[in-house]
Amino acid sequence: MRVTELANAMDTTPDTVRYYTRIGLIVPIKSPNNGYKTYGEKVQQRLKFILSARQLDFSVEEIRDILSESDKGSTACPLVRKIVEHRLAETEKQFQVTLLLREKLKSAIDDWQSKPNKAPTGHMVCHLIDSFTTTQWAKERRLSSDANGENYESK
Amino acid sequence: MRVTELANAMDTTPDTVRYYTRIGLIVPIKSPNNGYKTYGEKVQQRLKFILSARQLDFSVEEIRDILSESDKGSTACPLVRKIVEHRLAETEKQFQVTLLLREKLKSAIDDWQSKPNKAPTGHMVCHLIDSFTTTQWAKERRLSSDANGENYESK
DNA sequence: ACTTGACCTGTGTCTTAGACACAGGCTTAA
DNA sequence: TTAAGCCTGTGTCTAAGACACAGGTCAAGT
Repeated sequence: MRVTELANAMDTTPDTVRYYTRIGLIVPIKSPNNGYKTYGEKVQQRLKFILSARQLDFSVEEIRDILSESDKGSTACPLVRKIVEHRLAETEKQFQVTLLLREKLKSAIDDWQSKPNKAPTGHMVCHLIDSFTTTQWAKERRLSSDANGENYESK
Repeated sequence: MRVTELANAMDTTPDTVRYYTRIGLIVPIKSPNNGYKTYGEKVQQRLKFILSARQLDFSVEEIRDILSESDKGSTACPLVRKIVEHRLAETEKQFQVTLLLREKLKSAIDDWQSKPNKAPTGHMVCHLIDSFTTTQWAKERRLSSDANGENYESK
């Protein structure tokens, strides 16, 4: 299997396969006549795992840790569990951030239904944002300080 | 005002101020004796706008467009409105993605309550993920193809 | 055998929005 | 004047690939 072939088979892009190869997550053998990279069956299984883990938003570095654990012959499952839980916490955080941002944007649009497109008065770029920030900042500070009560230190 | 002073006044970091300076969003004058960058009152207003727009997740490039429009003397408001709406759409998309990811992670954890930490059987790295992906992929495909019914082409 | 065109390959560079490192300059108290 | 301690500008680094590009390869046609 060559790069594009493998990529198609696993429903990803050649660039992704090349990237994982470049950073050493998967190791091909070089065809001696063309110098092309050739991937075997075991690499395909490995790539499948990598892509699945990426679906769960594991970082490539986390995946590298898991694989090296597995390559040593020991179960990677405890590590995987730990990472999944960490991922879930991160996702929750991200979820809150996105939620807050959505509120901000919606409220901005709502506020602006009434206001016209005034010309800039010299010291402000666009009153739509200028007014938004002054009224909104305080509110947002309150919300965000309520939200992030905890700190996840993963080191 | 020098870098750190301005950063503190606007509740941001010196690195951020340096960055905006580096890419030309804000333009200081060089103190002729030390060569230090010095920022005036108007720059402070400008920086306030930039930080506000960043709060709304405007990209730096979008902000650059807005500012250059404003610098030409015309209202940036229509542009701002357009970007806000685009941002909101992007945020909705991101929201759905995060939601889906959260479901995936939670269901992974739930599924694993029963299963043990088996040793790898050679062709799989961790059955926790291996089993998850095979059962989960189809479900997720259905969900995501339901979700992203539209394509936002902003170019 | 040769050539054409299409596809494929490896490598290098680019992306975001700053964070971090670092050698040196400035300032101020002694 | 000197020492300590900020401060400065510049250069490099980040994640996860996407993109560009010069050249190689392959199958079909001549």
